[in-house]
Amino acid sequence: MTEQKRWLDLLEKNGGRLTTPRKAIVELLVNSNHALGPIEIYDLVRKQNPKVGLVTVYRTLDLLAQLGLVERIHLPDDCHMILRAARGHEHAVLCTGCGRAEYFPGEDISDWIDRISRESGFTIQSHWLQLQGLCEDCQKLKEKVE
Amino acid sequence: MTEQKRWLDLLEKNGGRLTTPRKAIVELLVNSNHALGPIEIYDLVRKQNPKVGLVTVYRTLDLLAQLGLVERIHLPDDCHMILRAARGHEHAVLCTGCGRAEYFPGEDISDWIDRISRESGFTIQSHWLQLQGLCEDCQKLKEKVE
DNA sequence: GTAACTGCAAACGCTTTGCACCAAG
DNA sequence: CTTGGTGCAAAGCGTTTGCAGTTAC
Repeated sequence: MTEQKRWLDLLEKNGGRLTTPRKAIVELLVNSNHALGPIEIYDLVRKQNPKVGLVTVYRTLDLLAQLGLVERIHLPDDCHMILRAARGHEHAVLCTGCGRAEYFPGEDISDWIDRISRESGFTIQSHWLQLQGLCEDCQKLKEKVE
Repeated sequence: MTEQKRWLDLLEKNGGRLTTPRKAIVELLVNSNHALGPIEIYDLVRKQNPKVGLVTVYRTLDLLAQLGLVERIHLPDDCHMILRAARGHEHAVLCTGCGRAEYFPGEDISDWIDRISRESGFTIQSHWLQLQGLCEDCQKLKEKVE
């Protein structure tokens, strides 16, 4: 079963209808390796389906986030970027130049979290570990400009 | 030298004037252990100085962020929360109940970052490591409600 | 005195809501 | 056929900008 089919099945199982806009947005996001903003998603989807409205993009993104298929990523300047969700204990590496995203298996930091929890008295619910940098393409681009 | 004096000196050295609104905002933030939003800061400052405008709060926060005295923190729902900046290699633990923030000395994850950098081809510029949970007070509050 | 800073009001851009129409099942 | 989904327009909200008046130095 392709990942795309998994998304559509999950959507249908949760009482959703497989409409044209939804299928188009899923197709765009399921194999994307870029963090995209709502407007970017809107523009990209409209290249194939010019009728799709921005509101539907927002509503579909909410839906996909609720199903855990998509994550809201924060960058220093852009909040609310959308990226296919991590599977298991992956952590994101994001390109500050072009938004390109890669996931990497996460180091086990549970010992450290236990220590912090003990020392601070906090009950830890979740953690964010995210790296920012430049992907190979944006490094080359930068060298050319300089 | 108090931390507050250090902030005001740094502000002055960079060509800024020590105005009433700026001093009030610095006084509020320098020893706060809560992540605060702009409107919260505005409300708190106005309790002592009712004349201060929201625009000045925004502009002062920009200034303090540029000087590295303050950091913009992201939470799952609230972006652009303001917190006194980490000193050295600290990482934040944030309470999802009340916004309370603590800093903890960061584990050395440079080996791991090197590995990711090699494997992905990314040049890593920075990383975010942030824990979310409930502080002791909010845990007690939660127990009472349940 | 003069340049930096302030506060107000208006502009702005992203996101959400209300509602009549449409299409998936 | 039914009801969930859509697109449009308008409202909402946080943030930024323009500008005349004010204050620090």
